[in-house]
Amino acid sequence: MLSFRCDARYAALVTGVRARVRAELTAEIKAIARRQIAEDGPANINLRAIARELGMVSSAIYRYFASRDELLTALLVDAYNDLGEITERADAAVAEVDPTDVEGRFVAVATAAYAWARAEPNQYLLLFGTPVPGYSAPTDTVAPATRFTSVLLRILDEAGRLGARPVVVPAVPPGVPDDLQRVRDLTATAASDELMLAGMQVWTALFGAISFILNGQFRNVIGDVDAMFAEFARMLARQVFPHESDARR
Amino acid sequence: MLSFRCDARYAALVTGVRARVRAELTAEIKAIARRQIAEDGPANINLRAIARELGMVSSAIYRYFASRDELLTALLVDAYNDLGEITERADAAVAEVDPTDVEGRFVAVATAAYAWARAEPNQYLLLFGTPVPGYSAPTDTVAPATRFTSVLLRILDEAGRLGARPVVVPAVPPGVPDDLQRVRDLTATAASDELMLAGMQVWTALFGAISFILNGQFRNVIGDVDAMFAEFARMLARQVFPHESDARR
DNA sequence: TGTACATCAGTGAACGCGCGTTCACTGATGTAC
DNA sequence: TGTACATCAGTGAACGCGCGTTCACTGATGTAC
Repeated sequence: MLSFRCDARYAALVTGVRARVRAELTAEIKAIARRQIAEDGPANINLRAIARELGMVSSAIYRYFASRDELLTALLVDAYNDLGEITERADAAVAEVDPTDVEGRFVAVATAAYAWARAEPNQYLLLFGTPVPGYSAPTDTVAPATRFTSVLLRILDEAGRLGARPVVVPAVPPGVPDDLQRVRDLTATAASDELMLAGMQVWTALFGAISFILNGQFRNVIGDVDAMFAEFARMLARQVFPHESDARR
Repeated sequence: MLSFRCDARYAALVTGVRARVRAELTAEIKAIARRQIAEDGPANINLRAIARELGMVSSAIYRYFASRDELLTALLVDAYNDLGEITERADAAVAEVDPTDVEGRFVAVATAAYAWARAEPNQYLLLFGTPVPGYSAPTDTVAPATRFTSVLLRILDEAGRLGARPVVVPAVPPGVPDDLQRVRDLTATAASDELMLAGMQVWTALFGAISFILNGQFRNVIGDVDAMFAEFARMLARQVFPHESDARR
């Protein structure tokens, strides 16, 4: 199965054979679990089937993951990190050229998130689909989950610095400002309440669109959903980060 | 269990005892199934548990539903009809007073949909959550599914008649106009391409917000999610149906 | 009004299936001196 | 460089569990004459 230099001592010097085989098998288990999620949903990960596919006995899986839930957690963390990394990169690519191009940065991030969701619908639905009944994510997942949101918040932060105001200015409900302040403190950003609330609205809109498309709500209605999404992303960007010429309310 | 006049012949004259008991038990089965969905997700409807709870033997359920999938379908149809009816009524209540108050109508419909989703998260997620793996909805569900969408399309139709244009005017991608024309033909409405595309964007935004709130994505972030949603609904309405004073792009 | 027959709800046993997890074990791989 | 011991991966059997669905049946409810 593995084909590195077959001198155990030599390999051990590099990383340790066991460690390498272990890492590889762990990755393989996760890969099969991901495929299962794609086929039957996150609630139906099947440890015995994974073992079968790897040609091992079912109990052997427990050398790698202490339980089904622990495997699920590992998949969640991976997915959050993948999405985080991909969107961080998309943002950085635009920001490198012009950090003040907040519309461009938002569209780049939205497009990257969409592309990832289309390529890995199983991963996306693991994060943003209906939660798995009886499973509650441990705190290990909090940090990776924050990565993606931080990308958006940094764009909002920059927009605030540029004095942007959303096209439809939200009337911030009482109580909410305290919540927003907490978010600002945690993420070291400084966008206005109006901008943040509009940002959150657009954030939910973005994922609403992706989820609807992934769940097939547009089947038999819209043919080219990719083109539709691209236009949605542009509209959303304009709603929070209007051009100079736009009136506000 | 039932307590009507115990003269079978008399009851038969009213509706037929059997028919009435049957209707009642069918409803009870569905009610228990709905509760199961709320607890364990739509994939985990458990016929044996339903039978147990009703004090019957598991096979007796098959007198009422030919299979698990048929029960699921019945629940889907019910949920679509509930949402359809509730939003139709919300729209009618405003339209009765002033049919041209498209913003008011939209907000009323959005609020009604949200209230329903909060009261019956299980029903909502059955319709808009991750689809049940291995289950594909039969054509019986298409008609009830259309009711809610029709409500929105009628509002868009009225807005078109009033000459409304969305704040951020979408650039309709090639190919999409044909799709939109098909929708117009099917629903006997006449809104412009721009208005319909903006309407669809807002539609996905609406459900994105509801789903995020229901799935707890705002837990530990926003305290008063109801207030937040109310403001989101107002913003969305303004985005498609801007006031006279708003600039367009 | 009474009788004969048809319909239907619910029973109980069974089929075939597969799951997550535990446990005592064997044998190979790595480590310390 | 070689030996003794510790660590670890994988085995195989078992536990306890519950599911959806089928089928031949009993007995009660409804119907036609």
